[in-house]
Amino acid sequence: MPMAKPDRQRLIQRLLSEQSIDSQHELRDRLAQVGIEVTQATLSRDLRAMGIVKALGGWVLPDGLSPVPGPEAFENAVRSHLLWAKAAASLVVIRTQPGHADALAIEFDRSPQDEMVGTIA
Amino acid sequence: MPMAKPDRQRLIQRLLSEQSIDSQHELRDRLAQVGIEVTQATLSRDLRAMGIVKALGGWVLPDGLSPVPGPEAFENAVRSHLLWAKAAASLVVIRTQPGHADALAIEFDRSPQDEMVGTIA
DNA sequence: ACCCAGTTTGCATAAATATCCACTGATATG
DNA sequence: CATATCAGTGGATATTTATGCAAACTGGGT
Repeated sequence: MPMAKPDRQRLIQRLLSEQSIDSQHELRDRLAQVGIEVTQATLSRDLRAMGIVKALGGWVLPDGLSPVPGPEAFENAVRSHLLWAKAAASLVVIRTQPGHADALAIEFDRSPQDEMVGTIA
Repeated sequence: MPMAKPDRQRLIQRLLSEQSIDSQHELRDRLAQVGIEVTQATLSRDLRAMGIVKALGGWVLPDGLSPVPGPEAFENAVRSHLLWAKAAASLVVIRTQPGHADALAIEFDRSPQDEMVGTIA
């Protein structure tokens, strides 16, 4: 059973972006449902390593260093974070749920869109 | 001693934006140094009420509802959060320390600059 | 195969944060 | 004045997250 950690962290990232999980214990349970069994201690370390942080009651990815994005991640991220968007001149202003802006910005940065130059926070 | 709470929360906001504080206990001590004595329980409630959240080892203001901005707040925010900025076409891309993007964006939103249309996260 | 160094993990526990409940003081209302 | 209500708080405690340490595993190198 070689190197389960990267897989686990990928999965953690997906789970967090898809559903609302509000404790490491709960995350542990969800992972167990998919056959991955680790302790809360390990999750604490994983989350720290991934730069993930608890906010408001959910979890967010604060920086751009998350491992293995996957191509569909962008779609998911937009669907789960975006509240509304509005075009103004050459800019598009986007509002998200509080604390989710970073997570979404990361996806934008990771998946450069057509004419997009960059993101501002 | 009427209504100490708003004052306390104002002060908390200032302290957090000025220095690195990494536990509610430490915050409690700092407040005590200035003569404001409350328990950790109260700080937990204050921080939640202000929408402040722990990240990486510091604390950030995730949404725009913080009380009593003050006009000089923008300057402070920029100085404490901004890493570098770069102009591209009609956009300005700004990088901050991880997790600090929201806090800075709030200040931008609160203090509309010259030709600025809005912020994207 | 053996040993070594480094990594990853779990267990136990510490540290940090959130919450339950009761109390206080302020304001309202009879 | 007497009492009711309510926001705000602290003390005690529950819940959640982090960590010290030792054991298990990994990939060399010999």
